[in-house]
Amino acid sequence: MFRFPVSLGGPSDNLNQTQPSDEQQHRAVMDEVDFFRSEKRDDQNMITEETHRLHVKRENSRVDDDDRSTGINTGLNLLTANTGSDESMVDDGLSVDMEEKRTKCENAQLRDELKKSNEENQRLKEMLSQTTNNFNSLQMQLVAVMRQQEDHHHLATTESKDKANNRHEAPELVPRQFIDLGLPSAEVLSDERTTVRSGSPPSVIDNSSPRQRGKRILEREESPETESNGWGNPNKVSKHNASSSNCNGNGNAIDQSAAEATMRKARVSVRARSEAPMLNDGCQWRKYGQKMAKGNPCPRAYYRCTMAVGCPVRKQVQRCAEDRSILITTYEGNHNHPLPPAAMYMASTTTAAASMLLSGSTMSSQDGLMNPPNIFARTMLPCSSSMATISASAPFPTITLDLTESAANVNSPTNNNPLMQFAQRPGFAELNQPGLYYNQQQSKFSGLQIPSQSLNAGESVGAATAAIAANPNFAAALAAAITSIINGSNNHQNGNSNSSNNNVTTSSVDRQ
DNA sequence: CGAGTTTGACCGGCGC
DNA sequence: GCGCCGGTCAAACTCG
Repeated sequence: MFRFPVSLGGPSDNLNQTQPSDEQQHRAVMDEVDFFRSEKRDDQNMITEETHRLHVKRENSRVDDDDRSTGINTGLNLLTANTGSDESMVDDGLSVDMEEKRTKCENAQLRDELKKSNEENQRLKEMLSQTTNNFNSLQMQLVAVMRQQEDHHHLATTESKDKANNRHEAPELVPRQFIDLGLPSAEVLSDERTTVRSGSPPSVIDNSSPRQRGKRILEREESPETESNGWGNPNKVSKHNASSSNCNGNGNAIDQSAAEATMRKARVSVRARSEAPMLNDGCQWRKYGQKMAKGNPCPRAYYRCTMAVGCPVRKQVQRCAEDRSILITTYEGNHNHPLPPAAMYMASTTTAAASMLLSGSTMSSQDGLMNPPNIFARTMLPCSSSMATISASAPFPTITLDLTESAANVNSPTNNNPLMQFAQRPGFAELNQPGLYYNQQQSKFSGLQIPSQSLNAGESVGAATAAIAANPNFAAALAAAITSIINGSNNHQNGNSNSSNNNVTTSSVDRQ
């Protein structure tokens, strides 16, 4: 009987969703017109102002309704006036009927207010969702730019170093090559070519046989789907990018694919206690393989996202060998399609974590905590402190969000990050205190503190974006990050130039 | 019958 | 060069 407006298509959609009586309709039209006239005046205002204006509007509506009810009473006093209108016919009724009418009017008014509140909520959710999307895309671009500048810097430093040391520095080329493997981009290729030109031994430049490499490249390029298979060794990605760049020489495409490959390489591992075989993260997955991993009696399952054709996102699901109640889900890649709200939250979280990881991986160990990109990233990651582990030993840059520790603080006022609350949703089962560790350099960073509120699946996106937007550090961190890139990139690079070898701390060189 | 799962085979990287 | 291991493929199978 009572219908809540659920359309996302804007308030105008809701005009046809209810069929009120003539009186209600009249009142609804009055309110709608009044509301949107008010809205149009301040169309570009901030959300909070809109909300406030909505509140003010309600007060005005009540005043209007009171005036109207006064008018009805006035009509009562004009019983002698037989106008023949509908309203006068109503006014001819008994006082009891008038009370009923008034009650109906009030109900209708409340419904209108509720409806408009819901409309406003939907609009706000939509705006927040859009803001989230914009934020994520901006974040991706930011990471890509940062990596591009980092690679430019590597190119400059390695070229100068090669010229200075000529051919006596062959051993240093090995770590640099690993740097390149970890950071596939157009500049990486330039670096490789530069290295060859500088007279380095070919065996150092290309450890694997070119014939084999070319064969692998061809095999990977034959299938459009395998092109996006960044799950494997990072060498594949790098070499694949190398081949594609040599073939087409399209700089923009290279940058995009490089950034994409870079993002795809990063893994975000989520540890959570769950009896379910797989976490309910809102996405649709198709299992494409299962293997027995060494050192773990539990099989590892491989899934790929099936919400869109060609979506590169994959995940591994495996139970912890030590504690089989812990489910380890490892995500890789970014969705290339719209996500439902329930899935968007997890995707946003993993994307933010991956961005944090990637931006942090380009930094030296010394400034890892203080550099703006890391501040930016840690601010984006909606986790409290001591909740994520950046793995230095893993073959891929991996950040682990550990949701498995003691649940003592889950409901405490200080532990309100949306990821934890997401983890309390069905599928995440029992949940314990988060532990976010920045193990790589033994340094910790703090995350967001989110206003306490309970979440359900439908509110996850709104809560996450609200959490990000509401954080007072967010704007400052974002400004710092952007300012760092625009104005302070030299400083950042200079800081890294003193420890260029440290730039690989997070990624592949740690395998050595 | 189509979509999803299972499972053995295959491939490539890596260490010895 | 060989074997191990992780990741993927694809045919067979299951299920709704």
